[in-house]
Amino acid sequence: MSLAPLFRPIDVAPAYQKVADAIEREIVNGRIKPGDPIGTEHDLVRQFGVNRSTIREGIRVLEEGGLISRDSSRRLHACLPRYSKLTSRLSRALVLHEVTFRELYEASMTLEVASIEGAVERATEENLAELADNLLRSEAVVGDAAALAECDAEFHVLVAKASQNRVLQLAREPAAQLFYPTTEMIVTGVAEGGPRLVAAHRHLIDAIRRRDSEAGVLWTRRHLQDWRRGFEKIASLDRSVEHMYMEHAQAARRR
Amino acid sequence: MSLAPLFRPIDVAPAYQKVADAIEREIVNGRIKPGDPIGTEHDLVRQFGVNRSTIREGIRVLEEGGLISRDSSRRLHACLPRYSKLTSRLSRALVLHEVTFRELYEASMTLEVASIEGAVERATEENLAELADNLLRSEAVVGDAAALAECDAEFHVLVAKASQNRVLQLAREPAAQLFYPTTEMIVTGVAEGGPRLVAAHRHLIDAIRRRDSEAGVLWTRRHLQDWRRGFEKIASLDRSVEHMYMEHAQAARRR
DNA sequence: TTCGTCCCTTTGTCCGACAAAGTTAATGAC
DNA sequence: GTCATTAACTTTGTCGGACAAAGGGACGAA
Repeated sequence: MSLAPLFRPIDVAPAYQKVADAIEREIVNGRIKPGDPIGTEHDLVRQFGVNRSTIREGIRVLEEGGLISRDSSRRLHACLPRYSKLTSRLSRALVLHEVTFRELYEASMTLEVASIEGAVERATEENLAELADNLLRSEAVVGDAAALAECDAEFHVLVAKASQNRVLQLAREPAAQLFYPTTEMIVTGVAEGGPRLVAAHRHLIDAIRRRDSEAGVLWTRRHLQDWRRGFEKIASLDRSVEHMYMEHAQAARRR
Repeated sequence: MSLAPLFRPIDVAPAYQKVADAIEREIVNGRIKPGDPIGTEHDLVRQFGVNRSTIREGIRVLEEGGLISRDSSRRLHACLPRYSKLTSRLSRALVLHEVTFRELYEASMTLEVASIEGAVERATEENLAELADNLLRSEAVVGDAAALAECDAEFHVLVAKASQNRVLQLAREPAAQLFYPTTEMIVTGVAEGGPRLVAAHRHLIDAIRRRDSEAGVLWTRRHLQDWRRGFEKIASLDRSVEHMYMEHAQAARRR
């Protein structure tokens, strides 16, 4: 028979990890608020009683997690993790897991429909203004595939924002980051692509303004189906997301 | 007038960042495959021609991003980023952004319904076996709130897995990580909670087996509404997610 | 073969150092 | 007194070297 568990496993995390955990705890607990300065590396050396190299390794961990960052003068301060930074990690993971466009399409269909429903229900005047502004800019660049694709991506971010649901905003982001880069290829390849895209956006804004949920859902579906039809002219939906999208995401992250 | 752009901005990233980027590129490009060993720190010192401290900072960045990890003997190797590790970062972000339970509830409603629809359509026998096994274990611990809550969380992970859609699996995870810890409180507080939860799971498995999408969606809705009713007996849906959940997530991450 | 021992490698941590860039304070001009 | 300039100090990024602890491998003994 086995002995009764007298001892709990002891915590033997390396020092840099303990440093990172300690700072993380303070931030998550709210004792350090977003924007608050963390000390200099030398301060932390004194407080934790470990070497500066060790502190620096801990800092890298937190920095990568988006919990702290350095301002223009490279001083450390806590910050609210930006979704886009975190979700680019997830997009990368999806690429490495070789997910297919079919998976992206299906998930996006769900997430974008949910976004528009939320937006129809709760969009503010400010949200509508942002969307209208985006539409104007889209119409101006309807001939430029790259610029239009960027506008399209922003449009859907704005719709999600208008849903006032940050969980949804965050959940749709990894898929969107992989999904929308293809838009450029499609708009380039399909003659009617650009105008149809802008028309769909117009109908979506209209639906939000009229609080017409059915129309919103309908046009979101059509919009995505347009994407799908365009994509299938180029490649199979069952192809896995390619590494080229990763490069796109990398460039975006650095921006 | 301004001069024509003769020069592109030069890349002045710190060395540790360049090291991390270089290794990341190789992994994402597929030249280093998951499981492949990265060299020792000393190897990397030689290859990159920088100091070991610099290499180590770069390694911390990649490690935190889930792209590389150390095996039992602490040697470095590339790996497929685990969703759960990455999404715990997102959960943390949601806590810091002080999202409300209403947002979690609404998003989860969408995501779990999509999961069950996928599962009904595409679940394999193996998926069903896993779900059945989970149900058995749930029934065995129906009186133990903590154990039951854990089973519930696993159940929904398995449903998402059965949908065969990894994008969906990933998208639902951050919300689920914050959502399901409350299950324990609810099962404890509401007398009928445990049995109702297990009954819902039974109906869901049944719906998947019979490929009955409507029943699946119906019972998912009921299941979530049960959660909501239980939760509202304890607190307002508009309360922001508390820091206590963060601690829960931290403990889980360390496991 | 299996076990234990010795040696080498690797990691985690420490110390001290320095150049570059930023910050602060003091200085001088108006 | 205000503003610009310079000098002194601080902080970061990087480097070199060092050492203890733990792991892995080779070697020989039972």
